[in-house]
Amino acid sequence: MVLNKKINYICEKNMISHKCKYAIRALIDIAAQHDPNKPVMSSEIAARQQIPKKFLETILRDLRNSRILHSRRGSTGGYTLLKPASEITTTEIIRIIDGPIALLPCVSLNYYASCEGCDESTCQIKGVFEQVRDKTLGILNHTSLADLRDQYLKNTPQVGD
Amino acid sequence: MVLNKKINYICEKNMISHKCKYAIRALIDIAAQHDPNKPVMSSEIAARQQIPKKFLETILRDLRNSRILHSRRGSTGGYTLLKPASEITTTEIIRIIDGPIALLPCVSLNYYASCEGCDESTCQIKGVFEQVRDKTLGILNHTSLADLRDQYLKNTPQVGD
DNA sequence: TATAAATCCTATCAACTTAGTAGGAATGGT
DNA sequence: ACCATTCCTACTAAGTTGATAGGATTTATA
Repeated sequence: MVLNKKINYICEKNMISHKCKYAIRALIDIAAQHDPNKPVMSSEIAARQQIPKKFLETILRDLRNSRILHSRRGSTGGYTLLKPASEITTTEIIRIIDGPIALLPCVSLNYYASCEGCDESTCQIKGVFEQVRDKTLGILNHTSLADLRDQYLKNTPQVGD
Repeated sequence: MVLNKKINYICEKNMISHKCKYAIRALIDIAAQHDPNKPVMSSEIAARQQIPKKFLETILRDLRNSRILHSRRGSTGGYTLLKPASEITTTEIIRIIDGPIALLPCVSLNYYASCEGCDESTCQIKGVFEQVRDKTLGILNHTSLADLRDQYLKNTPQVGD
């Protein structure tokens, strides 16, 4: 990346968004809850995971609208997983929050679009990006929220209650 | 990706930029030239590859500043590769134009930054994105400009001269 | 039934990035 | 001298990101 203006600039281009990282961390936090029936409040998640509270609310709403989470209002409200953590893939989360996994529109499975100005039947660069997509999906599809949670619990021992 | 405003929106988030696609196509065009000593003019590339001329100029300049291309001014001017096409990797091109390959700052080899709000030593999501990075680099490092050019020449037969 | 606490919703915002364009200066061959 | 080319700085409109503001709605409980 050619930086002609700033130096020591933190470049996060093409990376997953902060929002997406927050979403993954929030879901891990919920999945790490002992009792799967006890809803987790957004304020708890915000405090534990260091996520801006108001921003987190919009993220949790997206995840609820996409049928990953269930929510309950009121004083005993909060969020619970709508399906087992082992059935929620990293792919799914990224697709909901950030969108495409592929690096080119014309090789995207869920967000396909033709690359204008390029004849797809003779496209020179399609092949290599199809390979990248397949390898990436291979990993992300096989990494479930349960896997991420187990990693989390291994590294940060929970206090008993 | 949660779209609450627009529908049928073409989402290219996290994908490589148009600029990067233009850069790759321009380099393939130059690499496909019969005589490696005859410079290729930006106007030719722009016409053949359907790239906005002025925009292409800034891209070629970036590639020259990054020592991928050599340029010559004047009426017989143009651009030539500074090293063999087989020694220019897709990784290199993407890094110059778009920057990082990795999906998380904390697993980037060339654009490392710590993810604020996340303890890296106990990070839950680092592992999976390290795997994605390695698989992606495995493919992009082994796909040279020569490979892309050969694909191009196979699909679009050149007129003899 | 009031109240406190939680989710839910719409709107707004500053900073930044993207995909260019404008206008011309510098250079080199004829 | 002329012309074609690269080279350079600056500018712009549109979109995205990472939030925050302010309150409406819902639910358990005193």
